[in-house]
Amino acid sequence: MSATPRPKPTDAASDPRVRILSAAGQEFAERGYEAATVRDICSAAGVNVAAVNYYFGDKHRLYIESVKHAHAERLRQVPQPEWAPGTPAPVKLRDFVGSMLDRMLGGDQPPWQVGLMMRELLQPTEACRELVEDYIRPHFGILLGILDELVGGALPMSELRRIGLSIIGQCFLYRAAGDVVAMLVPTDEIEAFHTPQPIAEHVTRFALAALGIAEPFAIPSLCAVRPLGSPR
Amino acid sequence: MSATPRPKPTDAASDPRVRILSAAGQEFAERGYEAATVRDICSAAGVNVAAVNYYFGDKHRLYIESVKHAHAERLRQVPQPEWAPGTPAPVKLRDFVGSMLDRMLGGDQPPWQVGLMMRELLQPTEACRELVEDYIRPHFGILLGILDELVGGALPMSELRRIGLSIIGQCFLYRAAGDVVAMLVPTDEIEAFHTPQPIAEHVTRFALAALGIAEPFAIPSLCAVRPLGSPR
DNA sequence: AATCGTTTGAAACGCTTGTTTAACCCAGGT
DNA sequence: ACCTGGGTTAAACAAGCGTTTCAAACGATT
Repeated sequence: MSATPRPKPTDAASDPRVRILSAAGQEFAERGYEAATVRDICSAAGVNVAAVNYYFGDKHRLYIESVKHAHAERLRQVPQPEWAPGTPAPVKLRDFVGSMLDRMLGGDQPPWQVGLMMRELLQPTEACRELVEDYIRPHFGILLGILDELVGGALPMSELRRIGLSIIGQCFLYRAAGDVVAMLVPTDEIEAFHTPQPIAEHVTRFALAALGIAEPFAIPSLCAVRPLGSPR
Repeated sequence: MSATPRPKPTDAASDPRVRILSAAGQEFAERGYEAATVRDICSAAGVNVAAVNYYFGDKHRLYIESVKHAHAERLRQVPQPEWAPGTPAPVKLRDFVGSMLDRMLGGDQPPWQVGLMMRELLQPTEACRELVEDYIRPHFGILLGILDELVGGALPMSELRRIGLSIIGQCFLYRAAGDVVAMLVPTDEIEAFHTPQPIAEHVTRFALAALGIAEPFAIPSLCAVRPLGSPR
């Protein structure tokens, strides 16, 4: 009844509301919902403990708001690339994969906004449906459009979806299980291994090769396609 | 100092120790470390609250033990497939992917053991390194071996690793972000979409096509490979 | 300057958490 | 029969949690 007394008093970052949202997002992202305490959040935001209840009602609604806030903020930070009308589809695919990896992996270290969204994907709560509808489904639609253009409409929608998920899954692994991936790579290679560009290049090439548009990784003898399961 | 009074008094499932481990694993898997309470765990295991401190010292050590227990149990449930000496590499790849997806997605619903391991992968704790060394690295090695055999040793190790991660990532997405994937697929297709076999078939075919061993998904004109970025 | 609604502050309230205590039960050895 | 010691129990413990309280401080309006 007394929540959200006024929408936005000042658009500056000194607004206690956005300070709490930002601090809450970081805390939730790295500690999880249960482990993050409102005391720590308020301490980081420089406000009193009562502020979170005053502005958001309770911890749960603060969490939902912080997820939406993080999502909107990250979308503004790394916008979706736009292409000129004549841009070839393979270039679009490479751009798409590259920007997705940039958004996921960030510059120096993974941005906390994505970490918060990851938690939602892996264990969905109420905020997840909104996240999918506003953020993920449109991006997925763009990817499907690129793929459809790439194969010239030769594949049914169900197969395009599978291929799209194959591309997303490859990128997703580096972000979601990045620490484990790093353990599987020799220590002197992990730095180059976790850089977005090489990953994007590999994923794009892998997908284009699977679609028959780029050269396959191994060329047994050029275009000598053998049936599955034939002995070598 | 009083922990682990005896290793295994009776190998039956009536041992309070394994009852606690099993209940703790399920609780940790679906609620997370912080949200899971020792009271709920002990209630599910049918023991007194003091039992967890008596047998494991504290909650944290119980968690680590339950992760190792779940790992060992799941490894016993779905062992790694073995192949006769002359088995063709593509068949091995398909078997490998299929068993990995079976292990991840399970029969009717995802097994809690894997859910617990997922949490470790996504936010590693002390138990993670052990998990990687004992469980993940050997499996990854097998996959790299299959891939190396598949391309006839034509690719360097670093590239084989990338391809291996591409395969694992595709499967990983369905398990880790399964709920979100389901939201992106029409409701009348999700049942077939989340079944392990079709996924395994797609992932295998995708990888073989990318390697140039199976037919590509789209055949623009048989073997007309165009350079990346050329307009259609 | 007085007033009123809004925002902030320190302290306290229940409640749940992980952990500990101390009594109790019950076989086995002497 | 009596101790003995590992196993189990209910009850209590201190600490930390989210949340509430209520009064003081603030800022614009009259």
